[in-house]
Amino acid sequence: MFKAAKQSRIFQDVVEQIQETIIAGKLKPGEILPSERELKEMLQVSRGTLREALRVLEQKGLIEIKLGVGGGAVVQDVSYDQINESLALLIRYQKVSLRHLSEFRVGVEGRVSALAAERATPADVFRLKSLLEQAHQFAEKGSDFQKEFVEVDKQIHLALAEITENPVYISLHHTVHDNIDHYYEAFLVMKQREMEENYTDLGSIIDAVERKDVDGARQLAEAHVLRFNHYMENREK
Amino acid sequence: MFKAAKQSRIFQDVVEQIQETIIAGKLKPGEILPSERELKEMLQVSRGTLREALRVLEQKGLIEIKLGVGGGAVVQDVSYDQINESLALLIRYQKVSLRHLSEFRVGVEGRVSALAAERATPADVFRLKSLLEQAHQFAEKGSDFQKEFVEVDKQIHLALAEITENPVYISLHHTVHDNIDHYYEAFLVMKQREMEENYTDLGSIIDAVERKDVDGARQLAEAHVLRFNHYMENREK
DNA sequence: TTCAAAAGAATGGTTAAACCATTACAATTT
DNA sequence: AAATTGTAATGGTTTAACCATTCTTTTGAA
Repeated sequence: MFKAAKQSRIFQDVVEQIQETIIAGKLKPGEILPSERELKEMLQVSRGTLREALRVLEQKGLIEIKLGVGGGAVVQDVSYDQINESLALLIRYQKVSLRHLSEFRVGVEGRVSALAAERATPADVFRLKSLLEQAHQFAEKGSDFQKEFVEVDKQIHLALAEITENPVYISLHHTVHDNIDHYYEAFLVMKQREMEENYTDLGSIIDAVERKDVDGARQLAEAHVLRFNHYMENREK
Repeated sequence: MFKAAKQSRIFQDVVEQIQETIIAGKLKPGEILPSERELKEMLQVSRGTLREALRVLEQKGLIEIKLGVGGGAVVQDVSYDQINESLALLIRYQKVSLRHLSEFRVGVEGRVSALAAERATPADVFRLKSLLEQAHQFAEKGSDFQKEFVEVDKQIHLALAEITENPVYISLHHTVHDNIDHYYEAFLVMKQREMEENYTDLGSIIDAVERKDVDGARQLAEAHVLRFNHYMENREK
């Protein structure tokens, strides 16, 4: 009927108090918590216990601890960093492979492009086209500029995610790429022809977005990411 | 040219040593680490420093600490729990709203159903149909059984995710629902007619999966989740 | 003989005081 | 004015002791 009233873990209570204060907005990003010696007095706990609580909050990404005079626990803005780290752990545990993540990316990019086609304003299309022009230039310069080309490719996908105005997709873009780029850098090799193929892909997607062709944007984006994945798989052999 | 040699944080070194040991598989889920007093000798650190390291590992979800004789740090299997917690934090920070999450779910369920249509074996279809039959029975019994109906609905979506054999989708199913069900329980009210509509939806999706109608499965699943979302939005007013 | 209660032991949880290492800032010297 | 040095505040670490929880063993009464 009832569950244990208290795990007799004082530091958890401290974690919750500080976390709630931060989430309630009483402590804003950039602000500094009182020093450990002050906090332990305020909370009536020992310094060791307080430090365990701060360690947990740091791990959650809610604070960052700086050394020296004027240092202390600085409140952080929430970000996707923690989700990234958790996902990276899953990958390192080999519960998730590159193939799984790439396949997931196909679906996400397809959906993002479809939503972008629904919602893009003329200003959004303009921004996409100027990124596309950059991609064009790197593609023309050949495989010495592969790194730059891939970077612009990434920015275009991020721009599409931003057009959806859904933070889930924006965070996810960062999360997926933080965990997938490592492989790209190690294994991906594109010749000029492949870069130009990709440039054409991107142009078609952006065209579809401009025409508000929801279904076309989705299919083109899926095919584009699939092609990217195939480059990778061929290089892994 | 060089980066700081050491962040002078001994506990981080301890965290890494233990984490690597776990990830390398030298410590398997269920096994218990040596006691704090033994570990501090092995690692040549103080107990306080060791405890800060254990706190971090606990927060990462790699260990769980049990009290009393025979207690200690039990190695955990990795799970989506940490990702869930990070996402829940983003939601509490109001960086992500229910609307954002629901919209994301539309895309995910669509893609999952499409992949399931590609990959479902006859055994998979059989399992889906038996879950569907359960849904049918709860739908017939009326709104007293809404909770049970929603539960079966959830199991069907999970089954579809499992058919993809992609752990990203399986984890994501749990992550999304852990963060969305709370709203369902608070705001979702379905009359018998709405339950039957949903039952019909689910039947159509499973039909499409059986026919390997990839595009149909996607569209039906998207529409199904959208309808679910609309029930919610209407109740929030 | 059985079994419940009590004692014992091992473990994590907490406290306290002291010292070290890093850093920002002020004071001093060049 | 610039460079150096000193100072103080902050987090990082150590140590030793005690408390609280939980499993195991022993004890003692029915």
